[in-house]
Amino acid sequence: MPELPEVETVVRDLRPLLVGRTIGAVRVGRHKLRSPWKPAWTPRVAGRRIDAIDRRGKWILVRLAGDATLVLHLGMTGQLTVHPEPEPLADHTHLRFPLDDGRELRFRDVRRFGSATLFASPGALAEHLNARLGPEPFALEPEYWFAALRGTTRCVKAVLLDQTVLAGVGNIYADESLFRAGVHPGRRANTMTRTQAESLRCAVEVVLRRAIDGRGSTIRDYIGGSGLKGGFQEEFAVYGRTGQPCPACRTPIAVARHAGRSSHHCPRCQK
DNA sequence: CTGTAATCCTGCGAGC
DNA sequence: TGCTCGCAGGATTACA
Repeated sequence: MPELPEVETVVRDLRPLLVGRTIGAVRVGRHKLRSPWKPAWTPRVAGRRIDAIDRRGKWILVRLAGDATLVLHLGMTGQLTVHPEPEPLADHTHLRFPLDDGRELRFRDVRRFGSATLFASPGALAEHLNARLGPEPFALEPEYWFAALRGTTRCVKAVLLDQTVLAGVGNIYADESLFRAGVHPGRRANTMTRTQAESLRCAVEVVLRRAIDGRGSTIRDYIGGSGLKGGFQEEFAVYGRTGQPCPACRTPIAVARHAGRSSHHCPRCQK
């Protein structure tokens, strides 16, 4: 599922297809996503031009003419793609936004952990995002990051996954970043040295950049906004590689449980 | 404050 | 082949 690199890929794919187009209507499927589409939102979307498509953390922001923003989250299995309007609907398509060029934006989500919400004003949108998201990984201040780690006894993996500390990292890229930095996922955050904190901050940046270059990772369901799968799964060092040799020392990759998630790591390289 | 578990869902692979 | 079990990119809530 979509973490920052996958969401960034979707946004980059959709931007040229959607910006400048006008949404003609909203078609809602029988099953609700995480929360139901409110009928009151439809007139605020239908007839509106799309001014911009942005990403914040794992959230997709479709900025509409006027003050409203359509906010989408892909959850675990969400797909957001553009199709010719007559094209048959795939199973689990829950929302459709026909456009003025004969195509249609479709939100498909097998597990329905995704969400689609409308925020009527920039203030309401900011309130929602600010309550949930810390800084973007590419704008992470070293001092802020070090202080965030030193200020808690939680394990480092839990801090990486905490969207209010750092926005956009999920289970795959947390594990890959920790391996790259040589830090064990169960390491207590408040025992990290300044050097290790900086090493981890850089590792997160490098891993995310490379994953974006690879158009994200497809484990099973993920596809970009143009329908293409990702390629970064071919470059995983540890994620999903339990029992296979560590790329650095050949020790079998182990899996442990941290913050309720599987943590793939090398027991020899990561301290 | 932490950690853990359950919740929302469907699908798939492993094991019997 | 067919069944059950556990697990999966996430976020939120309840509870110890």
